[in-house]
Amino acid sequence: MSAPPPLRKRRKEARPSELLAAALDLFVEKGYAATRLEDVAKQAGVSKGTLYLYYANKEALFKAVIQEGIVPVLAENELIAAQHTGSSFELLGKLLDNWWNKIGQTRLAGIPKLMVAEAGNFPDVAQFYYENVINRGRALVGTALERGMVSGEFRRSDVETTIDVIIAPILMLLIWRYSIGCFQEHEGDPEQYLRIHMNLLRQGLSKSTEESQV
Amino acid sequence: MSAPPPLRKRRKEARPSELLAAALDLFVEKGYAATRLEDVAKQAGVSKGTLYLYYANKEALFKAVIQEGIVPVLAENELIAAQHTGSSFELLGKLLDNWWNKIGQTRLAGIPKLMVAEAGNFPDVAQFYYENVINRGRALVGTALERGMVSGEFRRSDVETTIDVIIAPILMLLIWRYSIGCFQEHEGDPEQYLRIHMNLLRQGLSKSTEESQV
Amino acid sequence: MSAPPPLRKRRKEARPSELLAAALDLFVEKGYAATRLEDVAKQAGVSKGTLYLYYANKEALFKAVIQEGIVPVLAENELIAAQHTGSSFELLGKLLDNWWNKIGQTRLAGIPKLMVAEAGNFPDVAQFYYENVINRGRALVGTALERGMVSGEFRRSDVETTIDVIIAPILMLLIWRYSIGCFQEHEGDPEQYLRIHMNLLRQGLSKSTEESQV
Amino acid sequence: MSAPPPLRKRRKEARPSELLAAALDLFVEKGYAATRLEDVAKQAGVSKGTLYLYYANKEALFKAVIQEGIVPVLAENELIAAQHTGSSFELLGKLLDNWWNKIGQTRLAGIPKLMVAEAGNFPDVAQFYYENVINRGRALVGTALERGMVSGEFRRSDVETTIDVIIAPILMLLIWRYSIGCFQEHEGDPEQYLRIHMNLLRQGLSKSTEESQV
DNA sequence: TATGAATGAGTATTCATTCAT
DNA sequence: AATGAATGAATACTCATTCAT
Repeated sequence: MSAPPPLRKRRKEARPSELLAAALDLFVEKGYAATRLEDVAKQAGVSKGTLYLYYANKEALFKAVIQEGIVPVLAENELIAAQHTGSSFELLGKLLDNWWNKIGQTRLAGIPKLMVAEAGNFPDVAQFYYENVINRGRALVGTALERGMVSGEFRRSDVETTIDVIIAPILMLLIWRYSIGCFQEHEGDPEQYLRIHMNLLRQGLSKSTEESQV
Repeated sequence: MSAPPPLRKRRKEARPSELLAAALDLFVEKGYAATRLEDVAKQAGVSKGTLYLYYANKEALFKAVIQEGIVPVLAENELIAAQHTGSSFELLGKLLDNWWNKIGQTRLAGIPKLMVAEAGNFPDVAQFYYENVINRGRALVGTALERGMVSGEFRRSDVETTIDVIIAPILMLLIWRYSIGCFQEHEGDPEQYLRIHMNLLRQGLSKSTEESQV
Repeated sequence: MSAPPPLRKRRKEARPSELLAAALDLFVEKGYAATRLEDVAKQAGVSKGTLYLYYANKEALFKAVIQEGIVPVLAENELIAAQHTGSSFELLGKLLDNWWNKIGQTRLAGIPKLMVAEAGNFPDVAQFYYENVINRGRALVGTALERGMVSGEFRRSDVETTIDVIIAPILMLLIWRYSIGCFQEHEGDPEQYLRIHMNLLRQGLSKSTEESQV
Repeated sequence: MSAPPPLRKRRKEARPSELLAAALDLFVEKGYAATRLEDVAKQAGVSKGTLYLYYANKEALFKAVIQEGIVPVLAENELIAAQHTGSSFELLGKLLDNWWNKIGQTRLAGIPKLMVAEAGNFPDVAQFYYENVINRGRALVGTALERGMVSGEFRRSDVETTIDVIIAPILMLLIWRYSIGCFQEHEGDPEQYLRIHMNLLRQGLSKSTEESQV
């Protein structure tokens, strides 16, 4: 209904996210310490000084990159889980699909590698990330697992550890892509990777052929 | 019977590995760029200058850390695979056990995280690591998978991608431990983690309940 | 009429020459290796970092010192030579006068000593200096000599070598001043030195009393 | 008459001069600051530590290089001057010949360039050199000049300054050879250079065509 | 004597941060 | 708000010097 704001103002309001996008790219590519703020500014199309108008210092920029990168995907997924009717395995599939579309295919996919690389240098950010991303994600998977075990769809196993085993290939997909994956010869197909992961899980979690388990 | 070599010489021979151990620790903890060579030297119990007697510069030290960290585990595992009789799944288990004992429980366990974090800054080292470690590891798993598919023990699926899915939780175990894992509340039990991973695989890979697959 | 440029910009434009002047002074006084960039910066009234805004590194600064030190005196002298009418000896005198006023009495007088001291460490700069300064200076003297020999004003001798013999005391005057000359007791009078040199040449080059020559 | 001393001892006694020769070469080539003692030791065929058995530190080595480089040429030349009968110009020629044979053609020829380059950093060495080499050389030339002026062979001029003008091309010959001379195209012939210098002096100093002089 | 491993003070260089414009 | 010139703390690297062998 209203006319779009003048370009000048639009750009001003867009600055923070342009800076965050540039910073995320470079932090992921080079690591925190090896990223020069001058390069971040240049990639965002502003001068070095301007960056400091929006972020107090390099560390604040880093924290913002992580914190702003936590988009409402988790909330969406929590809603999906709450509203789900159907098998627990189908729920796992839905959650993965949404995650793949909203995170895995966007620039945010670089955050896990960044977080892995810098956790040791930013304990508080790691803590924050763990509590607000990892833990919520783990809870989602955990709920689906418990639901499936109760219903008899999944065989029983230690839930906390199984969560980690299930999540690992998903995280690894992204971490790989932004690190060693650049140097492997065979072109990986992420969607096939996720499909095979789910196939293994479908059969691996199911109760039908259960034997003595941990 | 013969007199021990003079102290000076004994130390000189021990220096490189002492320095590499210290460097590995710090590189893993802080990342390459944030690690000060003076700290590496201090941790190895020598002065800054001494470090330069053994490694030409920081980059050379980094490369040595990676290259020297490639121990004969892979050769051992290749021998294990060659001599194995029994099911293919048992072979996977043997390989994992040996890897866990010779790598997973030692200081070398930090290398994957380090390599993930620095691959972008050291493409040639990443290439080297990929060819000499990742690829040989992948080949071992691939051989076991193919053997199992041929014998009818495993159901068919794209081997290359399945290798990645199988390896991911194993790599992730180490990467996790040296990064975000430090900040999670629940104490992880790596041996249980590996056991559950193998349980998922046993059932997930087996042909018995096969359905339509990729 | 127009407002003066803002202070920042004025200073920025003046920086390079201020830095070059300071660098020349210190390089001449202490030599290249013994000159600390921090001292250069301090003498120019800026900080260490500022120096690097204008020159990429110490070697680039050194090269700039030499290359910027090649003032248009040579061009002036080439013009003087081209327009000269009168005896060849008078031409030599004019050239020397101009050189003395434009080089010998300025800070640039330190360059020959610097170049002598550092030629071995900077072959490409020495080559540059040889081609752009020495050679053009030699050509000027050579032209005057040949003109004089043709006209019968000077006796014949090997021109190339005679050039060197004529130039040597002139270069030495400056080299001396910035090196051992500081430590001699008797106060040298450079103008008298040049006068005596010219007197020797007037009589020494002239044909009148020629004997058997080389 | 006596047998030569055993090789071992001969080498030990030769050490200091081998070290001085190596040091002189490198100091002349690279300058004092840029010369590494390790390279001096290597060129002399000993270890770094051994150098310190003979010279307390780098500065002491430098001073020894200069002081030991002052060979008895001056004493010889003083004797030549004292015993000379014949024209004053002939005396100048004899002195130059002896200097050329005993200094100009040996490794010691590098000392003037070295002294020029480092005078500013070693005032006391420069002072020493000035007093023990330059001044004695100047006195020799000065005596010959005064003798010639008194006898009427030379025209009158300020002796101190004329000494400098006469000596300059001789010093410059050596300085040139070890600096920019390496980069000039035309091959210089030092003996022709000295001959032309003497020819200029013979005619330039002589009284026959005297005019009004300074 | 002779060695060369070890040391650490010293310097070139980088880059996060400030601030006058 | 935006700029980019200026700063100086931080760190890689060198090399004179020491000293255990």
